[in-house]
Amino acid sequence: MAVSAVAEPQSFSDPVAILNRALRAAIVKALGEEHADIDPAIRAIQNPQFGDYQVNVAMGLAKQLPGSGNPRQLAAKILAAAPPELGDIADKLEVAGPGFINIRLKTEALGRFLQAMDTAQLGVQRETDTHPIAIDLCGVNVAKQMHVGHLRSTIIGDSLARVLERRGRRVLRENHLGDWGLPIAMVLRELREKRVNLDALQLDDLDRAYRDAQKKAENDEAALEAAKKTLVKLQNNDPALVRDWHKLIDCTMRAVYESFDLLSVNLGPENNRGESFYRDRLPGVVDAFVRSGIAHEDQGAIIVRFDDRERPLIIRKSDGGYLYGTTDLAAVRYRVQELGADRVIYVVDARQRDHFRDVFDAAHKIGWDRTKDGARAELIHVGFGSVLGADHKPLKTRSGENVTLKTLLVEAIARGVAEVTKRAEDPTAPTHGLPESDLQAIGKAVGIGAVKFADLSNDLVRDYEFNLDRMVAFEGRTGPYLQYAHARVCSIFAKAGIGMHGAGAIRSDFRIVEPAEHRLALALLKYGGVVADVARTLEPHRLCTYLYDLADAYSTFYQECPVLKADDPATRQARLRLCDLVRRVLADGLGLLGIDAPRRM
RNA sequence: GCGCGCGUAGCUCAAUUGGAUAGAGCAUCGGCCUUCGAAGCCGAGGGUUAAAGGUUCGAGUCCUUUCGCGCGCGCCA
Repeated sequence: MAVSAVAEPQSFSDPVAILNRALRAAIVKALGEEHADIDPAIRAIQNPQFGDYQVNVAMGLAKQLPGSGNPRQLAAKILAAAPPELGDIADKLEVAGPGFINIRLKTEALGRFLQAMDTAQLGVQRETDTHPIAIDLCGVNVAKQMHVGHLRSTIIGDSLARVLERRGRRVLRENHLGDWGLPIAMVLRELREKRVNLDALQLDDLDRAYRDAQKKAENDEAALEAAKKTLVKLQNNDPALVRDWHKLIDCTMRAVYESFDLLSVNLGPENNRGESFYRDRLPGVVDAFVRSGIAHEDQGAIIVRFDDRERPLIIRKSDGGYLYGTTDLAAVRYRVQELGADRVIYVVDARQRDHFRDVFDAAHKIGWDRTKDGARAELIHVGFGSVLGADHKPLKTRSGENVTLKTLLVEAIARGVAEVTKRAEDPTAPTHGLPESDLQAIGKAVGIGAVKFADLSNDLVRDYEFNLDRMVAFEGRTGPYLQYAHARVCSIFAKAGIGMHGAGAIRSDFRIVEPAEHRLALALLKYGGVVADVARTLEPHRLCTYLYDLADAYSTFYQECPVLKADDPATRQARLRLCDLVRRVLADGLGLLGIDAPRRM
């Protein structure tokens, strides 16, 4: 009872769901019960002159069913069998082209769909699965400060987490810190040798030590041996060394949390579960693999072989040490079998694709991709491309060093603040006269929004050029454009003297009349479907594309359809309600990207 | 050498996973501010989707080959 009360109105807010049901019924009636599983293949139409939605099923089906006639005849047959509810919502139904069924919705039906969507859920369906989803993100190395390489993992992972949470799933953000192993030992040894006071440790000291230690490890056998000895001491819990290790981590993580704050991501100390967490589980991993016969000794090392590739996965070195693959296997086991996750998502650089293939296949061989209650867990690598500089090579400073994340974010925020401040000087601007602290906060949202939207808005697998000038130009297809669209809606309500809560009290019916309103309504109704697509495909750029289309449709509407100055009070109320829905979808969608939507900018 | 990924307008990118005339932004050119915010709107030009073949009603998308770029390949993470 309670379930249907929640689920029913939501499903009625998505025209595709209703059309889908009607067309399935039509197919069964026209062709028989055995075709109940056929997907009618309903898609939004690109070219509005054809209508709003197209049904593509007839073309494929005509070939599979001998004697069903040509695709156009089959489409006509299906259409003739359509239940009356289809006629209730559509004012145009016709067969076109090679066998499309084109549908245009009645304006009253659009109003009813919008009415159904106008709840706190905004048409987003919630998943019922109660398993948590684990997302491996950020993955910062504690021996050095964050650079651009960590930007993508952090903001993509955070956005995916928000989308999945929005769909009703419990998400475990796992910051798999690089806090263990030889590199850490090398840096610790280097710091000790230089007698750096660890209580006053600065990031610059750390970066220098990291560089020096790496250089020595390459050239100096003795230094490498010393580092290995340091590692053994650390692994044996040498008290003084463990204390230093904690100081090192504190130093880096303080800066990491500052970057999280600048980035406005939902991450903090509670998300830390680094490599060191798994250190006591590594022998058990190797033991399990050897005992099950999946791994064997080879040239002194323990390896897992696969039938379809030369490359083995090494899980223990010939000197008895473990590798990151071992840690990753321990983490899979922990996340699936102890945390109970039925989806483990690794938001990690695409260059690690081969590595994750090996790890996932090994985990599957030994059965660690099954939760305790028997559910099959999906192990997914969401690989993303590199961040490149203007020369299309990995981004570096002029002196050839990695660009630090903080430098980059501070610069983006400064640009955002400068832009907001400049515009606030105009006496007619809604931001005119705002206190300095407000302008700072808005500028931060704009600058960070620009960086995030630029990162999230293209296909993840591609490398992309980090061009701050282009990102914060704030013209065209950018984060600030979306924020601006949102702020303009807010401005209408401010001018009307209606607060954000007052907007919810508008109970006038939706009235879709003008073409711009029609287009805007269709865009709004797609929201729930797009969020579902992103949850399934783990591709945030689909949401970016959608939000831009929505803002674009709104801008046209804004230009062509006066709201406060509408011809009659009924139109004014109906348009106000449409504006309210646009505002909430924009704010909600931007929120899923981790982008703030200020009321003024 | 083997494997993986990518190649779309001058530039940066989309294309609802095989659907109708391949779409946006930037840049260029032309219109629109005494009416709700011009970070905006409306319009124009710009394409052999790297190349060739194949699959079918239909291919940027799938298959084969070639070219170009990037990345990864037993004891780092």
